[in-house]
Amino acid sequence: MFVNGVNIRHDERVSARQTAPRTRYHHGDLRNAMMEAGVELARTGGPEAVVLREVARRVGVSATAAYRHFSDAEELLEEVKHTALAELADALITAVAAVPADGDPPDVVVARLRAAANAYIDFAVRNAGLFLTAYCRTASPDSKYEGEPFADTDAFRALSGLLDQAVEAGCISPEWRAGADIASWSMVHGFATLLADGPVGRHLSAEAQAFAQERTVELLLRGLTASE
Amino acid sequence: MFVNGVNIRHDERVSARQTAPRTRYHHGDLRNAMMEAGVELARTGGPEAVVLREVARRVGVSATAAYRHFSDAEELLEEVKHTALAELADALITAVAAVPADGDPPDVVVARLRAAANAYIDFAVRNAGLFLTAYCRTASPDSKYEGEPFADTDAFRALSGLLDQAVEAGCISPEWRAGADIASWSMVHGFATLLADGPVGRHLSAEAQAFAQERTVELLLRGLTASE
DNA sequence: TGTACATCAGTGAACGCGCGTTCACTGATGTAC
DNA sequence: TGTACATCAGTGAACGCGCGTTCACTGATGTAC
Repeated sequence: MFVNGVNIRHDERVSARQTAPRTRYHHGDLRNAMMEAGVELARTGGPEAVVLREVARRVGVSATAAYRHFSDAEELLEEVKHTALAELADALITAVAAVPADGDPPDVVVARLRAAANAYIDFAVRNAGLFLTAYCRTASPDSKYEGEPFADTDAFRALSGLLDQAVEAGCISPEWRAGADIASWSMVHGFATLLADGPVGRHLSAEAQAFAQERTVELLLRGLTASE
Repeated sequence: MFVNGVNIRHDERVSARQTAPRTRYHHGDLRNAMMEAGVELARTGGPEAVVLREVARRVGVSATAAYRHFSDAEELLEEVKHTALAELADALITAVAAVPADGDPPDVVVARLRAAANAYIDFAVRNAGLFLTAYCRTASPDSKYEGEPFADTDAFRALSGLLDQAVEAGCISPEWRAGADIASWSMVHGFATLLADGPVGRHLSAEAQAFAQERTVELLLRGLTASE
């Protein structure tokens, strides 16, 4: 099948879910279009599904066109990864914001932590590939994101803020605040990983997964708020 | 360079660290030799480094020879993955066994849990690629390991046993025993992942990593043994 | 307002790469007699 | 003990694959005059 002189196979057009076949020779927004296609590939297939040629095919453009907007395939993957991290952070922040703020401060902050933990895990389950992409190794030392410490990401900042609130509210003793961020992150990240791409997700029933999730989150909260 | 009619490039022979160039036409133990080479490739390079042709090169054999011992490349990777899981379990069990058994039962069992957690994390740091390989997706539905639930792996059984001991010793209340295994696993697995292949390992100093590790493990133990 | 032209954003053919896998083969081994 | 021969465990040339990337190119755009 030919559209505007561009050879597009039928099944690819269908899977592409592109809004409309391109009508102009110049795409107009090719960089964003490729980013979106890359993100969709990553969402289900993980980082190794973000293949420059496939992205171009989905957008209905020659593979070479990508080089007008990305220096190479690695840069495309890095941008997709960045988007994945941003989506994850969004999910987290939205979930926290949805928790009613009225009530005892300690109760509120614990509810917020619980919401954040569950949002993180839910995101990983619902967007397994994208979650993996968010943490994939890209290994280009001259990336514009290189050297950006994780502490500067929105998700980690949100978690840190929550833990600070917990200290203020008296839920966490101040001497346990240090390291509590990475420890909390580890717990939800580990469970999310085991679920999204690991043996737990492969071998446990949905109900068993839900129970394990609840127990994991509660264990974390118990550890954080343990009195003694 | 030719050895026994087999073309072997110099740098490959060096990197291969094979004990001695093969002298006989028949290798004698090719399957094991390929497994070992695969494991070494995985140890630093992760699952995608386990490449059939490279394994053959390292052993000093033609790529085709592999098909006398493995049905295909996937089977080789699966065997390597299985070995990786076994090594991880070994590290865990050895560390637990090294904990002195005399003393108050509750203290002993907590020390054992701490040792297991640290062994898991240490293994992941020291053998990052192998750790990733242990949990890589292999996705062959007709694998001989398919359907083997993680609950049957040595590492998980060791952890479960430890948690049972903890309940017996009164460290964990019985109603919190269910799910504590996956929750504990999640925590160490998450930290190990963030360290071995993630942002924590890439952006934190060694001292900061050690502190984070200690805090993570203690948070887990606090959660498990929380009184209320 | 019309036109020349520089610039920008695409094209598609082609390349080299390393991979997994197949094929027909051959050298080594061990067993039956 | 010696020999014929089936079987086993290797060889290496070759194939097709999809990938990232390069190259010389061309169509579209917009700006200067």
